[in-house]
Amino acid sequence: MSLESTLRSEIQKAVSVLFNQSIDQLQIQPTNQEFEGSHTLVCFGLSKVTKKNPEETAKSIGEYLLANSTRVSKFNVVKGFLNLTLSDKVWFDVFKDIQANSSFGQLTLTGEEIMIEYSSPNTNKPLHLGHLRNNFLGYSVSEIYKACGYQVHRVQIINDRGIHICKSMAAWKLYGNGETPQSSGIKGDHLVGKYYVEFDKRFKSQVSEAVSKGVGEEEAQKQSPIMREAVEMLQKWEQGDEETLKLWKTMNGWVYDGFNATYKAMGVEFDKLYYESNTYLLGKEEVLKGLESGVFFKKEDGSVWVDLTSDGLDQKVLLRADGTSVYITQDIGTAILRFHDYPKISGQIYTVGNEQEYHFKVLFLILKKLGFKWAEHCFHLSYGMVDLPTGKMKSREGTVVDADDLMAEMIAKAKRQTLELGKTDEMSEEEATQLFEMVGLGALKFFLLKVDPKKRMLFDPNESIQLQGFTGPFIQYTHARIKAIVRKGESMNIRFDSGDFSAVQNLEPAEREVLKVLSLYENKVKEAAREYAPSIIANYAYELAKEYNQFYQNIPIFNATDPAQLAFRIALSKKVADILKKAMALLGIRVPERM
RNA sequence: GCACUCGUAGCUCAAUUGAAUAGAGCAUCUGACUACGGAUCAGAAGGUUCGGGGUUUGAAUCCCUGCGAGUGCACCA
Repeated sequence: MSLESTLRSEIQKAVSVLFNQSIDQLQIQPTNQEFEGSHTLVCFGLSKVTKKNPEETAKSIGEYLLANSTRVSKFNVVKGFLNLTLSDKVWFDVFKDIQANSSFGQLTLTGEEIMIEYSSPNTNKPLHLGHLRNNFLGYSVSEIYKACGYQVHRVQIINDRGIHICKSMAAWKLYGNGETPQSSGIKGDHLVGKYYVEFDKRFKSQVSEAVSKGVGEEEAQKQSPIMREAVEMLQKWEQGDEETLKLWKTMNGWVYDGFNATYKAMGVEFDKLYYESNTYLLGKEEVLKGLESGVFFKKEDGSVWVDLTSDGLDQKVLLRADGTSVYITQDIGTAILRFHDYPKISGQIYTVGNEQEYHFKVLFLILKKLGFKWAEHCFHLSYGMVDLPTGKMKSREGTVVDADDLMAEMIAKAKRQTLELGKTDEMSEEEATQLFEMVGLGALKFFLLKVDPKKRMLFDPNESIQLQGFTGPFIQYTHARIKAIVRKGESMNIRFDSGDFSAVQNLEPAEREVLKVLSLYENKVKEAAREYAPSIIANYAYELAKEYNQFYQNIPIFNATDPAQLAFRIALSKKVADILKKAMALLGIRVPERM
């Protein structure tokens, strides 16, 4: 039983003895730094039950606990707040439990399976900063769910078909002169992206030229030769034209090679990939089934719709008059296919930007109307956009922050700073290279994950990401420094893994604070899963590192004269390093042994 | 026009989901290694939580309203 629930039941007993009342809603919160104690019972709500004012209620409960609980060693009352101080023995026991539990932080298996989708890019341009937030979030949430005892399946849907890729194909065909990643030395996804930009440029100039000759804007767009090429390619693609399919496969292949390199650099993985080119027809079938069963309806022109007005939404088209699919059609098919592929999953998490909130509301409602019970367990992990100081990233205005570039820059920055601090003097080249990567990417990931996913956030390219303060490297540094202590302890043959510290007389306040934070870890992991918020883990890891650093600075560990105390301090340090490592792993961030 | 989201220190973010004097980092200023690693620590300064009403013992948090910002409302994806 956790410390808090033990306290809770003791307080409940106190209330029943003192006031002859039973109560199950108790408000316990961590005590503010400025007051003495670790746990605080908020007594305002209680006074209705006790028929006494909050202050008197707090006082009598405090007195009861002091007399009857072996855990409470002191208390004080401020207004309606009962601040409890627990005995050192309680804290030693907490530590003992953590020590004894070799898988602390890994909750017991639930037997449940869950699917999480993230990344899901288009195949016509390279990944950018927004994808970084998406991937880091999705990956982190999947790790958090694993820690909570779920079996997790990580997937993405790759939007590999449609007019967007045909645009890149058309531009390459007309102006590419056979350029390939090999011939140009350009990474595949960037090369295809180059032709997507080329398309846009040519298209615009063709339109404006036609307009200057007196053609109407809309007509000029339709007439644009390059647009006509792209549209024709799309039609050919759908008809299965061999040459078009060949080009499509080739260019998508370039993109996948590029993406894979980027994913590898990011440190994210997937268990299964879904391709829209394989799933878009499934959606159509499902819609036709739904039409038959009367869930959907057909308009005179032949288009198929769903009516969501009774749910406060609008009508939504699902199949065009010509029978072809729209965006949401393939999402219906993909969702059903996934539950078919993984019959044991209880639900799905979709990591997709908040601009698609309406889309997912509609999607889940449709699935529910089609009679899929699991639709209720589909969740849109909706995250805010990453904005630049100038506003939203826009590829047309060249304000997109490229994922590959940004990662490379961060690693370069980490390298510069590390060399400047002379940290690599005793490292092999390989260890140093790994370190630069760990620190650079750690800073980037932490920067993107420490903010509540729901909120939009700002990234200023001119003010590159810090390596000091509330950052990934701060936590990595704390970890590395503890590891130095552990190494020293080991070299002195100090036994600190026994788990028995009963010989230690008492705790320093700084040690108690560290233990307090340490004891919160598993609850934070649960909370992060419940809220789909890696930011909770990031904030926790920072708090733990900060608390530890205060301890480190105030108490010279190896000055301890009592051998038991020395062993305890090393053990405590080691456990902090352990948890920091685990917490950072939940964020997809590695921590070094030295830095 | 309708719907949703957001507005907290100069800047970037927190605030246990309604509790105590609203907390961190960066930037600014002042201090700390003959001890275990200074990518650290201690301290100062910085706030009408966008404005105005209301509910409550208690509001950054809930309700109403005004202002400001963003997003969505395609037979695009």
